[in-house]
Amino acid sequence: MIKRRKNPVEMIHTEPNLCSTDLRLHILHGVPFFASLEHTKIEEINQQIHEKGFKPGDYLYFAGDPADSLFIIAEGRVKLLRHTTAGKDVMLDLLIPGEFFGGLSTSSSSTYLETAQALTSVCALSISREGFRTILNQHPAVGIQVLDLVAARLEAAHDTIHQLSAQTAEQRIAATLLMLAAKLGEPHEVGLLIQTPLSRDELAEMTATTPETASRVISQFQRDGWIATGRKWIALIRLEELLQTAEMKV
Amino acid sequence: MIKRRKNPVEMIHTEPNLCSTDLRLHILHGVPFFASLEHTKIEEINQQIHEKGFKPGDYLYFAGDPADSLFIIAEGRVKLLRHTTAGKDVMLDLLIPGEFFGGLSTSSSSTYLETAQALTSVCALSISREGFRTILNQHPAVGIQVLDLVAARLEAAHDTIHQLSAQTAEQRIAATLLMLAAKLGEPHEVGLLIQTPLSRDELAEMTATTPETASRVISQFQRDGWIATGRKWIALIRLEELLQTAEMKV
DNA sequence: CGGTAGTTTGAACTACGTCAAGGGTCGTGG
DNA sequence: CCACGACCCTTGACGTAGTTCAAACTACCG
Repeated sequence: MIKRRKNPVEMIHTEPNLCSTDLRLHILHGVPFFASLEHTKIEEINQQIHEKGFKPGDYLYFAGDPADSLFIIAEGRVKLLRHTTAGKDVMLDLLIPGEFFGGLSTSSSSTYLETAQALTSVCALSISREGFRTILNQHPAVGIQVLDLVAARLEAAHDTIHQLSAQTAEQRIAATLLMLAAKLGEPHEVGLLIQTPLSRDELAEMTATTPETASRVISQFQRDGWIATGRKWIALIRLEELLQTAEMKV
Repeated sequence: MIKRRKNPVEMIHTEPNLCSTDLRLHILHGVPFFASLEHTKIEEINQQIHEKGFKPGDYLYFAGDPADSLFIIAEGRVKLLRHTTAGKDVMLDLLIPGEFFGGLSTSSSSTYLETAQALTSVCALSISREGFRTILNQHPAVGIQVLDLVAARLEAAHDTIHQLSAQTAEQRIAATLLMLAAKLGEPHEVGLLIQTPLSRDELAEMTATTPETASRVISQFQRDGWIATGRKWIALIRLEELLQTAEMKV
């Protein structure tokens, strides 16, 4: 059996007041939907933006809070989730720097429908709903970019629904690992490392199963030599086999 | 036991070439995201629109086809679905007049990711992706409307994921019936009638279960006097109890 | 080096899927 | 208008993937 190793996931250390103006501008330029704007315009937008740091496990907001801000991640990982009466959470998305979330539309609900929680130290930029609306009104190209991004997320959500409807826990877990690797994967001596802390519990929240079942499947994958894993980390080794397992339609 | 009745769902008879110019303009005015435009502008847009009729069971397009058009329903019901290798379909949405679907964004996949099938006779309006892009560029307000609608669908998809992850088949079916009634419900002597033909098979496709399980749950609801049902129709009687059943979160 | 949080594994249980047979409803054609 | 056939729905019996409960084990942190 493969010997377990120390956690290779790189820690993200974000001090409370890290986001320097330079970093903020850098992030804003990098954000897909502001990319089309001129530098001066972005500096103007920068004036409307607030920043805030969070520690791992901190909640950025809870479902039901008044949805007055749109967030953009500058650094760290954030998960979007819903709570269940039974206390079991459902993870809907895992976001990385450059991605946005929170109060997007004016017309829809005035409270957040999901909870946002930091998985690592996080630096988040935020802008008021109204401020964001103003930008959308002044820059149609930004609106189209945002539309495309939201449409892509809708497709991803439909993928998930499809998986939950038609696939086994093993298939969903394999598919989720591949998806995570595509988004967060970093080459590493132990394999293609999923660069975020991720417990069996959280993997279960993503795949609509229990921590026990996630553990059993992960253990089997490890026994097969398809992955390397440890406490809160997973690295993929045999992508081909995982794909084969997940496949029967993503 | 409640005696079963003849199908009270009103047939939609759409002749191949039904969409008169008047009806088209009427629909276009009614469509939420064109509502903000002036009449002359809508007539201009009307020039770019093609119409097509479909019979029940017809496919408007298949997943994998080149996604060159955006559709708007003028009349009828359309279901969006994905196919499974096992031949079991997964229904992702059920659309009514005024709703749009198809090739929405330019940046995302150039082929349709879902299949669209007519549940009834359907009259659909279509516009090319490029044509729609042009409208978006010229009318920022339209883009924002569309963004809000897509964001609302994303929320709905997240609701579904939540349900599939955390609820029993009975709860999901109760929730789905209530959702359908909110969208398609019409007061009727037999109860709040879900105004579309819907088989146990299709209900199963919507709730990630099998026709047999859907039938068992529906039969139980009927025995309890919560609904009235028959071949391809369902009417709700005791909303309160259904809500109670579904509840434990959406 | 001890404690906490995360992980693994086993054994019993259950909601649901599968397979199969029978019955009701509707449309069509005589 | 009736009768036949196709399609849809129902119900039962059985199998199983996955949950639940519980206990032991291990990585990591202070």
